[in-house]
Amino acid sequence: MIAHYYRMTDKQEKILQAALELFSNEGYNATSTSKIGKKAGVSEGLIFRHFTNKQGLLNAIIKDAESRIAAVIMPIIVETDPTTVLKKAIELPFSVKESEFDFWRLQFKLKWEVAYNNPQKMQPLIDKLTTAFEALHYENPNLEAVLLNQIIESISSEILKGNLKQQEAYKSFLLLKYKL
Amino acid sequence: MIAHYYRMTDKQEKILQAALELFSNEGYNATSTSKIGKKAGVSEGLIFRHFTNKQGLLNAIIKDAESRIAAVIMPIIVETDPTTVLKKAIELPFSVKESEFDFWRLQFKLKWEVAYNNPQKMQPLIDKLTTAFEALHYENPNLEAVLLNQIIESISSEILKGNLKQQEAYKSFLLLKYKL
DNA sequence: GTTTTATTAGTGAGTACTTACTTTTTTTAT
DNA sequence: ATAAAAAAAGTAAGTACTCACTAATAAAAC
Repeated sequence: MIAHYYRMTDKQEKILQAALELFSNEGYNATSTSKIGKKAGVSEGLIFRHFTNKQGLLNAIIKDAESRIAAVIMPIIVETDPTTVLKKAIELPFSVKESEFDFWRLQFKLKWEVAYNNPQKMQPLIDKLTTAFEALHYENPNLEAVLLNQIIESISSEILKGNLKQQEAYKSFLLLKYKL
Repeated sequence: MIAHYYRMTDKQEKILQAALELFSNEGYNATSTSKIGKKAGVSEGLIFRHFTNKQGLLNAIIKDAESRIAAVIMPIIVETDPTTVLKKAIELPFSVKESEFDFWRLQFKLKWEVAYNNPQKMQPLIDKLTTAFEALHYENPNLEAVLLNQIIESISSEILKGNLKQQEAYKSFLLLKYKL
């Protein structure tokens, strides 16, 4: 499901939902607008009435993504205790709901598929992690933050691709490594 | 440049090279066979004579990739000293030559673009890392190996996308973290 | 509070063009 | 002269997108 600022009609939502599923599973370039129309149960032309062109449809999804990512990161940003910051950050990828897999998988796909100027949506998280590592007197807080962010992202992508076995063990292992 | 077991004509090599560059930069689905033909300076039809279909062209590239990946991993596999194993593994992503970026970028792209049954090309490396961590008496050698492999892969992808600043500092930081 | 008028939502066939792939013709090597 | 390699020409299905039009909804006028 996709949240929006202005009111959307049923069919607009159906289009966005169908596009999200298809883009996420087949890829942006491999998904034709006619396929989206069919999946949404809507005439192909309506896609263009509402979203101008195929890229516009993708933009609508991306715009929504920004607020969703911000929402997920927020509980970490507002946390004041540094160990809790790290704990919450590590737990992040393990807490993604399966019903949202399509959405998140698309985010990772887009990093490679389109020249997707993704200028550090995760930067606020990295900054927060840096501060936390500083507070805990790590020797190189910034590089620690970059590393942990990378670990979080790669765990996420493994989970989304269904490749990560023994998730619980891995989570405990990481928490232990950071003494949490 | 692409190495092969059986003899290839000039034009076959040109086709493979052009396909590699285009697939790597634009993506598989976004690259048409006519574009490949033009870039290779060859008629489009010749692609089909030599590689059957577009997928066959990709398969040729993938097959070559397997031996290239094996070749890169080999020096680590044959290493006997566990600390040197870890050291070489960490240094791996930082030693990729820019002339080979297209090749490696395609590997990462394919993981997301096509349903690319990539059943653990890195498994031999993970196994070797596990053995090394065992020898060094780490508490959880297997999870350590999985983690380090993830770190290596995500560093590689950041470098290939041109996103990793301060590479030297990051490398030292990692070596230090593993006491190497 | 109806009726008129404008606005928006939605359709489905049609546009020019591109796609992966095939067939036919020409060039090159032996 | 024959066979392989390459180019050129061709095809049918698919592509993103437009167009003329209708159905539903909201705003304005009486």
